[in-house]
Amino acid sequence: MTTVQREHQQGHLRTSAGLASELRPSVMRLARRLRQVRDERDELNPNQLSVLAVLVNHGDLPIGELAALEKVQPPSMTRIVNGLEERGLVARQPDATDRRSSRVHLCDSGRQIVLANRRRRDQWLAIRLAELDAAEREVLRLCIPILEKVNHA
Amino acid sequence: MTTVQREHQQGHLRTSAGLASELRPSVMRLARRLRQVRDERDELNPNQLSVLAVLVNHGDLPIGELAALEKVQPPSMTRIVNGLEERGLVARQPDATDRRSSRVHLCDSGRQIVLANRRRRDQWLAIRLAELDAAEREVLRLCIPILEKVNHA
DNA sequence: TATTGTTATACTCTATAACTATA
DNA sequence: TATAGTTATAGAGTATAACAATA
Repeated sequence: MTTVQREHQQGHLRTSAGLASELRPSVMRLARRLRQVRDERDELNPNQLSVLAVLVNHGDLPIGELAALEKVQPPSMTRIVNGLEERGLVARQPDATDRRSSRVHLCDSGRQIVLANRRRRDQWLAIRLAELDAAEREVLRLCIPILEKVNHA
Repeated sequence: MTTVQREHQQGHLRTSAGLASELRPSVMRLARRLRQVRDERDELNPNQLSVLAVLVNHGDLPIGELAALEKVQPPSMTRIVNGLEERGLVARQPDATDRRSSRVHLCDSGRQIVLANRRRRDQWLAIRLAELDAAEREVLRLCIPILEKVNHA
């Protein structure tokens, strides 16, 4: 690497470091406030809601994969899924090829809870975005694909 | 409100709603990944780390106010603070004017843990920002004050 | 009498270990 | 013999209730 290239690289990193330390708290604070927006009537704990969201995003999954994705042990996931099943939000479906296993199927009532919470958060955010001017919203619109690029890096 | 004004308003809301539903997942996903970046050596649970961060942001506070900010009951905060005090990360300081109360003082070792975690997250993000081009970083730079406006709305 | 914080106790949630059923 | 999942049990962590000290 040449001196010019190294200085260019260092300049990049310096710029990125400064940007990161300003962007991080703004993003985390907004996410924290969005996370607080949820329906308190559905008496589900954060783990149960998170499992429902995973099923919406990934489709039906066996207990073991759910446990791995949620970073809990299988016995804990058994308990979480039991709670969701008792409420009729998911249903265990026997695996056709392996009778030890069963897939956790997301029922429509479970899906509706996730979608309703997302709508609630979107509405909360939309109200605040409506207070901005068009140019500010345009900047936010531009940053979405960039954030996605960062997310998938 | 005139028909034109109503349509203008609805147009605004429609625009903001669409933007919100795209921006929300991007922001929440990035925040989730940032939250996962932490030092596993410090054997503190999320609540303990959160209390340290509150003390960094708000300064020393009495147990009751900490409990209210963290949305836990006072006995739970007593327990959390006991754990932090045993590790020398905070210290109870008697209140000069009210001898029932004491302020939870953030020790330097406690502050360093919070700052170290922030540095870690900033570095993680900076590496990903460095992979963007200058124009993309400029967009993100522009969006910071807008996000702050949303956060303070 | 009201308030701040702690102690006592019960409940919830999670993990580890042991077990069942199937591969 | 190995694997998916459940049951049994113990360990954190939180909440409610009762209490102590002070205002």
